[in-house]
Amino acid sequence: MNERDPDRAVSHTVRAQLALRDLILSGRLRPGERISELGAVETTGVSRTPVRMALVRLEEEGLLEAIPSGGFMVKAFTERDILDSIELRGVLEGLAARFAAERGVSARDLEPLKQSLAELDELVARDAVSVEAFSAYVTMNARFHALLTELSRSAPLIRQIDRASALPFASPSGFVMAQSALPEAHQTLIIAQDHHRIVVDAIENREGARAEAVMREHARLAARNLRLALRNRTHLDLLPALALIRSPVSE
Amino acid sequence: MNERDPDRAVSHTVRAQLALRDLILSGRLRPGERISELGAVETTGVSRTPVRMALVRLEEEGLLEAIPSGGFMVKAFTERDILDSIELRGVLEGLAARFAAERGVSARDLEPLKQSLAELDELVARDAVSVEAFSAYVTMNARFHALLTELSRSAPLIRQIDRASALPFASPSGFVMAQSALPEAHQTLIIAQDHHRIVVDAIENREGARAEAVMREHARLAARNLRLALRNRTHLDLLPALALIRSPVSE
DNA sequence: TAATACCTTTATGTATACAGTATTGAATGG
DNA sequence: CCATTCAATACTGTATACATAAAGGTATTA
Repeated sequence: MNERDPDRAVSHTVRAQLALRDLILSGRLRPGERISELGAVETTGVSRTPVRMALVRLEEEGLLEAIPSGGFMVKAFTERDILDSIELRGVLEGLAARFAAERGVSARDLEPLKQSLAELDELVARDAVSVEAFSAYVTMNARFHALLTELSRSAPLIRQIDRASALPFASPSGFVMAQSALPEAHQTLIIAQDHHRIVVDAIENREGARAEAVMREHARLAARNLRLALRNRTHLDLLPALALIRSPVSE
Repeated sequence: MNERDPDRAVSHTVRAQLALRDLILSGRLRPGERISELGAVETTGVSRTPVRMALVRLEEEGLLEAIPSGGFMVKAFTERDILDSIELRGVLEGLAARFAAERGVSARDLEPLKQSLAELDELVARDAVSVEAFSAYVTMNARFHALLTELSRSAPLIRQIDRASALPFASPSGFVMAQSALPEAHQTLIIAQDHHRIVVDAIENREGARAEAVMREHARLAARNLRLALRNRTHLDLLPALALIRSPVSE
């Protein structure tokens, strides 16, 4: 029987994909663990066909790995993988910033980014170090990065960045969570916010190289802080994606 | 009935994916054209289930686009999309080259790349401008780029580059085809070969920035030549991926 | 003649049945 | 007690059947 429930307009396939992704990212499915189709059918409530589609999509997303003999397992990542993903993301966003700067952005199109910057400024100025404040910053920060990516007006690049962000630790949210996982979290946010300000200024003044460089530095800051956080075992609960690391923390 | 044919060890899904991809890249399926599942079942000879899996994978690959009302169509690209994809590829390969240089490559690991370089040198020295010679160069060139990517020893980056290469015009073969699609093709190959030589040297001497810069320049060369080839309408038959461009050639 | 409504047909999303293979467990032999 | 082999079970890959929605064509009316 097909979907008649008016509550949910999304397809069974999408529902299954969302449910399974949440299961993986929340850590309830451990890295290396095999995902049974039948089990997924039980947890998601849909039949095997949409479950299979969801599994294929999650594999392409990078969260699952195909087992040669058949089926899929939760992909495991090393610490190196995660740091590389962050740097990769920085390179891609650097290109997006450069494209935006080189190709020119109208004042009208730049407005949303500036407003996002202002809202982030306000959050940082509040000097709140609560988990809720960080959570708000994470959301706003992700929006800033998304807006910046859009300004590149390059469909292939936007697509690639979206794909690179499938791994949560490589997303802007991951950046901030890593940053917040430090006693000096607030100082880090101030520096990150400075990067944001510089990239907006560079885009406005059509300084492509500067825009690209600062986005790369932005990612390096996040990578460095994540490394420190992993070493110091501080606030790791803020980084749910850490569930994906193969061995608990060590290299 | 399951696959019993000993001739083919690949699954029905993979067979369907290969067949459909070939159909798209060869231009027999035009951009924007809707792909009927039933039609795909007839052309591929497998049932709807593996056809559907193949369609999902091709969508993730970037060759297909989901239709809101259901089903898939062949994705169409603008000339700008293609040029951006080439630059994007250059940025990614630049990062790979930098990783290889910064992290160090043993003489033993560098050997295959050097040999590939030598083989390419030989082909260029022959000064043959036949289609067969170009075809051989394309194959060797793709191998060189694949080896270079591997030397980064970064699983996330390698994965991303593989994904970015799904679009044939963004692949190393596409680079060379764009280069060869010019009257001055041989001169272009000489320059490209110089880039190859420099990147190997930079990796060997651990000059990360230099390695990255030359790979970016390498992609810019390809992009510039493709633009010229499109303007001059020269040797476009050497670029099969052009079938993916939305309007015949113009921007 | 054109527009609209209804019906027919087709195609997609979903569910399930079937075939074959891999994996696991137990039992037997060394 | 451990290893090896065989059998049973479970799971994946594939095929097909079913339900619903969309699209196209035809007929009827203005």
